[in-house]
Amino acid sequence: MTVTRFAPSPTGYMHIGNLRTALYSYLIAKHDDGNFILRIEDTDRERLVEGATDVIKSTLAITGLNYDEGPEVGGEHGPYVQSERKAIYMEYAKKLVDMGYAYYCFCTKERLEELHSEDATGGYDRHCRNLSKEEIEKNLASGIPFVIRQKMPLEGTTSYVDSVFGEISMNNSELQDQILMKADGYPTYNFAHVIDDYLMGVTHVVRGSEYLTSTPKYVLLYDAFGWERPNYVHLPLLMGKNEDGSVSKLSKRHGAVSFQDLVRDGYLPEAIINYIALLGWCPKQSETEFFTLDELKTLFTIDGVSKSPAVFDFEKLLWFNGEYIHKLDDEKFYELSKEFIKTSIPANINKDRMLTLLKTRVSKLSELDEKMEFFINLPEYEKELFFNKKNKISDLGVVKTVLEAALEVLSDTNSFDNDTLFNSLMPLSEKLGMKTGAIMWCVRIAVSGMAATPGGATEIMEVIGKDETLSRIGKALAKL
RNA sequence: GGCUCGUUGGUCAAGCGGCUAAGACAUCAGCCUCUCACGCUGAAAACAUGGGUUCGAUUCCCGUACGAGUCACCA
Repeated sequence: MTVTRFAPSPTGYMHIGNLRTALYSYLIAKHDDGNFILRIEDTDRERLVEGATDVIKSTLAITGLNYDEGPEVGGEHGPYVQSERKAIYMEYAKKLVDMGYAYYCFCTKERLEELHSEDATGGYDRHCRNLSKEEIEKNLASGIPFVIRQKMPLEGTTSYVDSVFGEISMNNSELQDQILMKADGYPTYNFAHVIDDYLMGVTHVVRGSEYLTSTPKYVLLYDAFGWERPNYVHLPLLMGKNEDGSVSKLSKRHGAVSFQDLVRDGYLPEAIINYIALLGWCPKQSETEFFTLDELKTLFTIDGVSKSPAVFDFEKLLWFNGEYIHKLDDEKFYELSKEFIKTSIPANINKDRMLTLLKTRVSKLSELDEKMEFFINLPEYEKELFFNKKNKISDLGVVKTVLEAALEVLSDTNSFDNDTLFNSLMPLSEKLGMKTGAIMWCVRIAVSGMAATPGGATEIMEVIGKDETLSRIGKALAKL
């Protein structure tokens, strides 16, 4: 059975690149009806962030990436939080020492700092690699702090086959004797994830390509234990565009790059998922780019994953988001809008009608407030706004005639719905010898105070109601 | 700097030895229209570079350039 895992460290927010890793990992498992595991990697005790795990869980819940095993939900391979598995790692580390694949190191941090500053490329000098048994016993007995390091082969090469990048081969001389167990008794990522992936039966290790070159070290660990190596699926990095046109790993300086940021900015989770699914992966053949999570499950295959890094394009995400919003049914849209509308809406406003007009004209929910403002407060505008080339309006006298006629008609109109309004204004066209478009243009400007509006004149009037309509036309007339 | 990986239009990308090199976003133009948006139609726009291999390279191999990642008691 295919088993994958998403193994974030609780840093307090869900980077969009992490979310994509989670997505792909989930899809690989679910494509095969496999298991998806959530594991929290909190071995760095100094960087723990309060409540960070909740952010991870809620993000997965909102996006529908439900895990079969993990903290709270349980499973047969628990616990799923690394800090709760502490004893396990030491046990395996000691086993490695006994087998000769790892060793105790008593070097002080100060000594290591010196090593690094003198020769940045040298790395650890393997000072403790060959300590005598007696010396080790002595140090241990006297309570000198220690770490456990992996004993890398000095010669030869180590290679593995990545499902995306193919064969990766490294000279063993390039591999550092990396630390497996830290002085505080916690394992490093380098060790913990290997042990856990094995113990949890993970068949596909899915992660960002920054691990491509350190994987030989992990592979060596599997080999040392005599465990079968998992499939490695390294994903191309997500990049952000810098102001000078260059690109670099997507980070905060590129804008809102956490899932929460995007949601707060009015992006829909479905749109985000849909967009990032396509960043670095492409379906075999498809006429559309729109996919639900369920569709992705059946479509997703590893051979569709790209090798080259992908630039995160906010423009396209925005487009996707707009498409998702436009397709929302009205009820759902009203519901979602609530959180984003900060302005209080006066009683005269037909809120539902207004939101319906807005629905197809926003690309993200956070645009709502600004776009609805003119319904509530008539903006300041110059009378020149009435001029319009296409409708041949260059004479304010004409505008005045139109508005006076409109005012008269509208005063007698009692049902302020779109159709009625349109039908009562229509006859003015013939009466004044003008095109409908020209009549509507004048009314629309008067009633909105804006050159471009969501909805036409009659739709706007329907939203703001009779009193406000008459008042706005009155104000326009006063301007002329 | 060493090592590893990558390179098709501005961006995401299809292509897996022979094609007028798809499609999407963005851009521009036109249509539709009660302005805008939506929608529709169309346009412009790409195989980093030099060598091979081959009857034939975007596709395979090597070099170069450029870009990225990695070299922690962080993950």
